[in-house]
Amino acid sequence: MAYDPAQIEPRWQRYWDEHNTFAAADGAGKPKYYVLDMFPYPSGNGLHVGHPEGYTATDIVARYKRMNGFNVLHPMGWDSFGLPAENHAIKTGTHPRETTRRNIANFKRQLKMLGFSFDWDREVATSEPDYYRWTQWIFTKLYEQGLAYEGEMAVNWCPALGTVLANEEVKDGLSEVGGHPVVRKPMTQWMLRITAYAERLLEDLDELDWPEYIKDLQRNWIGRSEGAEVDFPVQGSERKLRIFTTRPDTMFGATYMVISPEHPWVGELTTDDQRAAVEAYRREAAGKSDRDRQISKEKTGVFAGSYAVNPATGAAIPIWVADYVMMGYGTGAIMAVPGQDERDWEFAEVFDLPILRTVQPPADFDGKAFTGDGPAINSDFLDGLEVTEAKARMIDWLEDKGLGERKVNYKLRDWLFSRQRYWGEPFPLLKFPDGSIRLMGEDELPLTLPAVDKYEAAGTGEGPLATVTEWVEVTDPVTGKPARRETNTMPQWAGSCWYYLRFIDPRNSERAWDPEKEKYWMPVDLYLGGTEHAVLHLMYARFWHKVLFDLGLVSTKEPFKKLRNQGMILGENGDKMSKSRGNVVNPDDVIAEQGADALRLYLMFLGPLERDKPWNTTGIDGVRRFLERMWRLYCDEEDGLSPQVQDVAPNEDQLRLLHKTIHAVTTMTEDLRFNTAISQMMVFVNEMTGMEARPRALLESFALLLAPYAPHLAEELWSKLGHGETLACAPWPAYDEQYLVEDTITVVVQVNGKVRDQLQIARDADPEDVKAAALALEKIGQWTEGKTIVKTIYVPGKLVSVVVK
RNA sequence: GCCGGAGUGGUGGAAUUGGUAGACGCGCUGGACUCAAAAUCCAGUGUUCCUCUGGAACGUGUGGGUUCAAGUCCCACCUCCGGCACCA
Repeated sequence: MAYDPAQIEPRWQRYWDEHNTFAAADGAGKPKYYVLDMFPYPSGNGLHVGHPEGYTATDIVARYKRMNGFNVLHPMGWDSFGLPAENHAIKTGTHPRETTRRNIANFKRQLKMLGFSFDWDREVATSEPDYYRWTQWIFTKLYEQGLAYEGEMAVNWCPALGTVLANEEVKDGLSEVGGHPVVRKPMTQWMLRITAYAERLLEDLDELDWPEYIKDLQRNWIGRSEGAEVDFPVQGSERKLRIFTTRPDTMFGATYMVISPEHPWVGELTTDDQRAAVEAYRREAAGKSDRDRQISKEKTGVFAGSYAVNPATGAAIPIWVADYVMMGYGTGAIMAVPGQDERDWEFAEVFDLPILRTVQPPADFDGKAFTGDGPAINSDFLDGLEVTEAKARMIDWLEDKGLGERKVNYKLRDWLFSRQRYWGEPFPLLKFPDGSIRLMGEDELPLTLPAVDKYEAAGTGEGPLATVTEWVEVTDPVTGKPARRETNTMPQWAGSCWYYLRFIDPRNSERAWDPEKEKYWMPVDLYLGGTEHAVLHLMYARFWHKVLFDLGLVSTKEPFKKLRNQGMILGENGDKMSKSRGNVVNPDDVIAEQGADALRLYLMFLGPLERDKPWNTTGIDGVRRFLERMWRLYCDEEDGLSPQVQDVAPNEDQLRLLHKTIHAVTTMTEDLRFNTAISQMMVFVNEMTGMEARPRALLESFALLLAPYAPHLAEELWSKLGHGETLACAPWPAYDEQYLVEDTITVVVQVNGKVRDQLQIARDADPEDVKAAALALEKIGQWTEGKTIVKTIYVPGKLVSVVVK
């Protein structure tokens, strides 16, 4: 019989389903291993081949760990609140719940066809009330901790999407989803105080086994900088203008000040003769979108008319209003030090303001502002000190005189947590006319979404829920008072902030999760997903987790111990796969043609997991051929085993081949180097194909090695070898060191670094003998003849290097 | 501009402790089987050159350097990708 995945694969999938092969038992007296994929948004397009790449990788690990005696938790679920279903509802009137459930069914069908060993009993969907009930509950915990607040501030408003967005969702002044322009608009919104955790989010990165560049992205995003806050007295006023600087050492060179156009003191620092100009400038700045501000970096600004006193020099320096200073960072005001700051230098040049160097640039320096290290000059008591020391001395001086203090600032802002959407978690609270708020109790949750007539935004900057009066305006059953519900909903990130905890105890109707189970399963041992979540999801989830940790609700500081990113599968032309480019590969088609095992194997064989890799249709033929060769290694033309499979003792060469293969596949699987593990399996099959007798014991071990990679074929071969049970928990083969080292080794012989000949030696040959033997070689003699041998180096087991002159 | 990552045959990629560069796959060439084709199997396949059953030179983005030995380490660049970007 020929290899026929269409016949084999569905049969084993049914077997796994019926036997509940992959259900994770809590406890079970075994060491645990929690391997998690970033769960998908179930879009209407279904899977593309990029999805199964990551899922195959984690599935290999899950299956491998099971065979190594671990109790494995490998769940899958749905990040099912989100924009596409809502947009679809706007167009067609179909409730997003229906669209979502239909899409989930399709995704699940596709995932099952790939033979992933998910524990489907633990499936969750963030948009189902018995899930989001607990998302709402966690929100109440955040609120109780003072970490959720409502405030009016300039937020990222995206008119095209009809909603506000978090800083993290805006790229180059455009929405990350759809690429629509985003403007700053003052609105009252819910915020989460992630900034309270900035330091810990930064610090705890160090102990995580994550790709260094992901950690860097987060460090960068948190943007910690050390410096000082200093008060500059305003002339003719009691006011002191507070600034933040990372360069207190340059204060003697502060020749003017700049405040942001949004600074609350703009009005009062503006003199009457400058008022018209300042007001005009302010209006102009307010009208600019973020994108406008970023595109043009030409310095603009206007003199406010008033002066402040530089506390270091006692000199009066002018106060300017300019949009190169942001209200959202530091204090929204700076001391401008053109001599040591490029932006200040540029501004000073445009407006002809004085420039004073306070750090001595090197003699060959021909630039403008000098931001490097050097001795302080023109700086009184700091003169001669290098930057680091000068900073410290200056801060001491400021603190001593009560003029300022040491200060750490972060770029990280609080997380904008409300969206003007229908398809998201409603906020679990009631607002009373007096402005007070009552959080809903655990027993009142979930607060479910009401039915609506239309899904469009209300058009008032409010979400669709605002139009459902009977839902919004209620009488509070607890206090009897009239109350309003919040009409915004939570962002999609909310549900994904804690889903890994719900997987631990997904059907618990009494609490979000059982603490005993949490202690057993957490943390996630391996978390795999795309880079696109480097800051957003991963930072938000870490934040919630730390809050839950502080509340004693989880037992680990960090949720994800080890993180890896899979690369993107690109189209055959090397472009990103997308519908509009017409280069999307549909897994359904590939499975129908080549089988799930071939697809899995090919996705892993393409290249290193974390790299972007182009899909190649002829490439998958190669792995399919490999599977067919393997089939022929075990099976005959009819329905049985090949007559070459015999109960004979393996010979020395076969044992070496087997143990080399076990060793390679084991270490490479541990290191997630699946592409090279597969190539080693190919070597095994190629070599075995040439052998007359194929000892059964060898083929048994090899079927087990194959199991995590091509589980359907492995199960089929295993059962053909006479096993009545699944190999899902069969023990992983062990390798024997004695077969990994050869008795006779080939060493190469180099003369002046060039390979000239080879030499067979015994593994434990004496180094001096090896050198002598190398020098005695005829070819080596040709290269050393007439020259002086300077030295001879022997690298045991590798090579002999002869140096001649 | 700043911070990461990457550049290896025709092609996807190996070589993860400085020690035979190109494993494995694709493609291509030749052969076997066949009436023929497909499939399969076998052999070959970095480039150039030579006195061609062999041998030499060159070769991992570029230019230098360290070393007996460099894809791997150091210095200076180039190109591509990702992130951040007037953050004081």
